[in-house]
Amino acid sequence: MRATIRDVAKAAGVSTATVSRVLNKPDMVDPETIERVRAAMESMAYQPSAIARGLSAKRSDTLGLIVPGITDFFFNELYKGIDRASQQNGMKVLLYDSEHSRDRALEGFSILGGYQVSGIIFTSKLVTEDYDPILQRVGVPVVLTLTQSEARTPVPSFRIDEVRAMFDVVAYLVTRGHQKIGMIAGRQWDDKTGELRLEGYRKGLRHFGIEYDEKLVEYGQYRFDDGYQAMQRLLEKQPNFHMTALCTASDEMALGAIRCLNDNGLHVPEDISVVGFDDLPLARMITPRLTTVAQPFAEIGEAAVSWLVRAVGREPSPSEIGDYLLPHRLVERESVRALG
Amino acid sequence: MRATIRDVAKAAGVSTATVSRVLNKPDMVDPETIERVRAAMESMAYQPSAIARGLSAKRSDTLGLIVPGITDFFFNELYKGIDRASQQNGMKVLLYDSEHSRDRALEGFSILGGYQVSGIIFTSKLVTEDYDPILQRVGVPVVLTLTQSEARTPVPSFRIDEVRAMFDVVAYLVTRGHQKIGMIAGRQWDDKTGELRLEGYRKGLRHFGIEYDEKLVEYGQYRFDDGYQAMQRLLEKQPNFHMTALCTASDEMALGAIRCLNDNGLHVPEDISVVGFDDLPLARMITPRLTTVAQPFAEIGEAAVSWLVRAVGREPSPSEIGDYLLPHRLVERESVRALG
DNA sequence: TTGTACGCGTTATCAA
DNA sequence: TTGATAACGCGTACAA
Repeated sequence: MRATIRDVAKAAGVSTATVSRVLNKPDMVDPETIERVRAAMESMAYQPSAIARGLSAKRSDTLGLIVPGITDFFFNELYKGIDRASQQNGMKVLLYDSEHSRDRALEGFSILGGYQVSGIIFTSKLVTEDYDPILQRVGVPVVLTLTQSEARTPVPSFRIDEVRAMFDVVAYLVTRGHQKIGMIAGRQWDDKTGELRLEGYRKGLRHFGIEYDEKLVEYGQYRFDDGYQAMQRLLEKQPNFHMTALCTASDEMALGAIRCLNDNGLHVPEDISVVGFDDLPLARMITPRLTTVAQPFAEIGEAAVSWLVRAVGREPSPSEIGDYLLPHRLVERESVRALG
Repeated sequence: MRATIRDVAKAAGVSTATVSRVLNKPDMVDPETIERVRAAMESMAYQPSAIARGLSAKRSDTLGLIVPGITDFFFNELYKGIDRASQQNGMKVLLYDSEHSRDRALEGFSILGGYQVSGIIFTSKLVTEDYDPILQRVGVPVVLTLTQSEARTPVPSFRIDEVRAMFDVVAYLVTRGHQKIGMIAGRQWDDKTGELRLEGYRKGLRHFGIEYDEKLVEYGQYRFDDGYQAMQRLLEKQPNFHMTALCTASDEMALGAIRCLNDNGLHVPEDISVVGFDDLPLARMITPRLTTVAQPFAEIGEAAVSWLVRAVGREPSPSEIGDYLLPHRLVERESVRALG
C-alpha cells in the first residue's frame, strides 16, 4: 500500500492541509514544520498521487499527443522536443496513436479529455471542419504540429513554410544545372502538406521558366514502398529516361526511389540527383548521404508545448492563434550532382 | 465545462449510480433505462473522467513505459506492439524517457507510480541491485523487455536469446566461407546485452575452430557514430586488411561501419560482408539491403503487456516470473557475400 | 432494478 | 502559520 498524504500528516503530527502546503506553497509554512514533514515523506517514500491531484485541482499536469502513426520516422524527433519542453514545465505526455484513421483521431480527443489533459497536440493530419464539434468542446487548448487547420475553430499551428521549402529545393537544383526535374509528391486524402509541397515545386519551375510536365510527377503516401513504386511508375512513363533530378516529399520516399533506381541499374547521384524531405537521422547514414530539407521537428515540438503551457487555464488572444512557421533548411550532402 | 456523471443522471432522470452501472455493468440495468441514459450521454458528449475513475477504483487503466531514449531506432517497433496489446485491453500508455540515466530511470518508477499505473514496462537497460528498493515498493507488477535483471526482486523479462542469436550469425558466415570474422560489439556500463552478444560471437568462433583475435573486435554504444568510429579503429588496427566479414551488435552500428568502409573506398559486400542486428525497418531500405538478426520487437511488447495485464491485482506465481525468450530470425539480404 | 451515501487522495476555503 | 472540512467525479456497498 502506497503512503498517502494522511499517513505523512499523521507521522509528522500535522494536518493533511499542511502537508499539501509543504508540497505546493512551502513559503506559507513554518520552516521547522517543513523539516518535519519532509522527513516523514522521505521515510515513507511518499509520492503524491497525480490522479487525486488531478481530480481535486482539475488539471493533470499532462499533455495529450495525437499522432497518426508511431512508426512514422519523424515521430521520434518531434517527440524529443515535446518531451524536453514538457519536462521543463513539469508535464507528462500521454500518447495516442490514431493509426491514420480519422475516427480514431476524433476519439483520441475524447479519451485524452477523459484523462483531464491540460492541452492537446495534434500532429500531421489535416484538420477539417469535421473536427469543429470536438474542438469546440474539448475544453482545453489544442495546437497543431506539422499540419494546419481548415476548421472554423481557431487553432494555432506549428510547421514550416512547405511551399517555400520545396521552391528552395527546385531553386537549388536549377542552380546546379538541372532542368528536367521530377517529383514524387505526397498524397493522402487527409493531408494538405503534399499539395503544398507540390505547389512549391510548380512555383519553382515556373519561376525558372521550366514547363511543368506531369510525366515527371508521381504520388505516394510518404512511406518507403510508396516511393519505390512511384519511381517505378516514373520509369515506365518515360521510356527514354532523361530526368536528371528528383524531388521527393519525404526522406523515406527518397530512399524508396533510390532503391528502385539501384534495382534498375541507375546510380545516385551519377545518373540522377535525388533530394529528400525531412532530414531524418538516417539521411546522413546512408550512401550516398541524402541531400534534403531539414524540418526543425524538435523545435516545433518545443514551441507547441510552450504555447500550450502558456495557454492553459485562460482564453488565448486571437493574435496568439496563428500559423507559426519555423525555419527550414536545405542540407547539402551527396545525393545531388552539379551538372555540366 | 465537461459534463459529469451527475449531469447525465439529472438529464436522464436517474441516479448517478445508475449511470455508472450503465457504463460498467449494463446487464444489471433495465434496457429502457439504459436507452434513456445512453441518449443523455450522447447528447451531452459525456466522457467519463479517467482520473476520477482511477481514484475511486484505485487503478488507472494505464501502463507505464520506461525507455532509455526515445530516439533509439527500435523504440517505434517495440511501442507498436505495446500499444496494440494495450488497446486490446483498454489500457493507455504513459511514456517515460530516462535519457540513459539511471537516476532518471529510478525516478521514472516513482513518477509513474504517482499516476497509479497498473503496471510498468522497463526497457533495455540492465536492472541491477540498485533497483531492488524501488522494485519492492512500486506496488504494481513490473516486466522487463530487451534486457534482464540482476536484482534480487524477481521480475520477468521478455527478450531473445542473445548468445544464440550471435552464434547463429557466426555460423551463417562460416557456412559461407568466412574465417576472418570481426565484430563491433556493444558496450555500456548499464548494459549486459553487449556482453551476451560478444559471448555468442566467441562461442561461434570456438565452435568452428577459429581463434579469437582481439584485433578484430571493437566496441561501441550501439549508435551510428559509434559504429563508424569502431570501424575506423578496426581499420587502423590491421594495416593489411584481411577481415572478410563483420558482425555488429546493432543495425545502426552496421550502418556506421558501412559508411566508414565506403569512405575508405571499401565496398559491401564485395570487399567485406556485414551483418547487422535488430532488423530495423530501414535495414531493407538501404543499398545494400542489410542482412541482419530480426528481433521480434512488436511481439516482445505485446507479450510484456499481456503478462502485465494478467498479473495486475494479484501476486504472480514464481513459475510465471522467468525469462521469456522469444524467437529471433536471421534475415538474409544483400550485405553478405559467399566466399570462394 | 434503482437510489443513497461513503470513500478514493488531493487541493482550496475558511476559521482559528 | 495551522487545522477542519468541503469539494473534485466516479465506483460500490447497502438498503429499498
